Amino acid sequence: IKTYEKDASLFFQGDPANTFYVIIEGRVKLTQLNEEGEQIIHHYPGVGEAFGIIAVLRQVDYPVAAQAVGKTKLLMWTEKASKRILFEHPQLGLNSIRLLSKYIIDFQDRIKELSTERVERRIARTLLRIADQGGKKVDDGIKIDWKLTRQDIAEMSGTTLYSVSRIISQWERDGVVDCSASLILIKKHHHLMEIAETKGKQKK
Amino acid sequence: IKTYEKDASLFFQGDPANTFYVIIEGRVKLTQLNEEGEQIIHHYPGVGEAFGIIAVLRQVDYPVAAQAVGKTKLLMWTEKASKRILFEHPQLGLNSIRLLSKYIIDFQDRIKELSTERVERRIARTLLRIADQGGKKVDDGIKIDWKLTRQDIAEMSGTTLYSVSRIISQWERDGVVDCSASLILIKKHHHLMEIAETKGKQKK
DNA sequence: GGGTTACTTTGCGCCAGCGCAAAGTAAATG
DNA sequence: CATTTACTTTGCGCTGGCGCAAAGTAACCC
Repeated sequence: IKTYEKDASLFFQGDPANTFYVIIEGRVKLTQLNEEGEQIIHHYPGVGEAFGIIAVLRQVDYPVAAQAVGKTKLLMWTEKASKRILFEHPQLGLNSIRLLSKYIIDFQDRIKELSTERVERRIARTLLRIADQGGKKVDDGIKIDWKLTRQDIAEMSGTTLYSVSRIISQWERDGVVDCSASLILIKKHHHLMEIAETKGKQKK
Repeated sequence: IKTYEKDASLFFQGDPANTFYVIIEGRVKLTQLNEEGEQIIHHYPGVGEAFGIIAVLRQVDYPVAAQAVGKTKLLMWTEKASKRILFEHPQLGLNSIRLLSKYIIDFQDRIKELSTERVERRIARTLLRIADQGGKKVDDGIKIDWKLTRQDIAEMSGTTLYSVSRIISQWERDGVVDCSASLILIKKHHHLMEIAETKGKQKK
C-alpha cells in the first residue's frame, strides 16, 4: 500500500513495467503522448479498478503514463507476485480476462466513435462515459466529482480545447450542463444521450 | 473444426456469444456498425489468431461481426469448454491475458492515432499494420496477400474512400506503392514509415 | 490585497478533407 | 462477346472544426 499526493506521477510512458496497481482511494489519470508531444487521455480509473496488469504480464514498458488526480491510495503488486497469484487461483485469471475484455469492448467503441462521428457527439459521449464512471447523483442531475479542464475533455474526445469550449458553452446556454461550480453538472442526461445517438451527420 | 467459404458470415454484431474461434487457415474480417450503418473494420485476424474470447467469457453479445475473407478453416470452442480448459491449465489463462493485452496496447495506439493524426499518416499506419500481419516479402517489396478495396482501407483508417484513393494514387505516382496487380505491393517501406512518423502537422 | 498563474470564451480566417457526380477501368456472369 | 456489376479516380465546391489572438474570469500565493 502506498499513498500518492495530488498530481504525483506513478510512472511514465516507456518506464519498464514492474508493478500493477489497484486503487483503494482516489483516482488516476492514464495518458499517452504522440511523437509531437500531444497528449491523449485514455481513462480515469477510480476506486476498485486495476491498471498496469497489461504491461506487467507482457513484460514490456508501460504504454501509458499514470498520474494521481487527487490524493490517491493504492495497492501494489510486483510482477512475480501477480503471476504466483494467478497460478494459484485460476478464477482470478478468469476475472482478469473479463476485466481486460471490458476494456477491449470499450476501446472498440471509442475507435468506432473517433472514426465515424462528429465532434459534438464525441464530446457528448465522453461526458456520458465520465459520468458513468465518476458521477455522483445529486438532486438536479449528475455531478462529476473531480476537476476536468476543457483541455482534458478535448484530450479524451480527440478534439481541441476550443471546440470543447464552444460546444459546452452552447450546452450551458441550453441548460443541458452547468459548469459554474468548477465541477461539471449534467442536468439533462437524456438530452446528452440524444445528442450522442441521434443528432447525426445530416448527409442524405 | 469447421470450414467457411469466401464472404460467409460467422456471426453478426449483437448475436449472443457462445463460441470462440482459432483460425487454422484463411483470414477473417472483424467489423462493427454504428447507428448510421457505417461500417468500421477493427482487425483482420489470420492463421493462429483467436477471436471471440472476449464476448464468450463475459457472456455478452458479440460486439463485432465476423466474416470470412477467403476460404477459412476454424477451430471452435463452446463457452463451457473454454472455461473448463482455463481452469485446468492456468498457463493458458496467462497466455490469454497476454493476447488480450496485446490488443489493448494496439487499440490504445489506434485511439491515439485517430485522435491526433492527419489522414495521410493514418492511412500510412494502416498499411504498415496490415503489412505487418498479412504481408509476404517478395523481391521488390512487401505484398499484402488478400484483396483490399479503398473502402476497406478507409474503414480501417477512419476516413473516406475518396481520401484513400487520392492519397494512394499520389503514393503510386511517387513509386511508394503499386496497386496495379489488384493486390497492394509496398515498394518503399521506409518511405511509408517516414510518412507515418515524421510528416506531421505543419503547425508551429 | 495585488500580482502572478492557470483556465475559458469568442471572433475570425483558413484549409483539410468530405461527399457528390460523372467518367474510367476491371472483373464477373451468362 | 456483350452486359452487368463492382471498384477507382478525379474535378469541384463546400464546410466543420482548427488554431491564433486577445480579452475575460477564476484560483493561488506570497
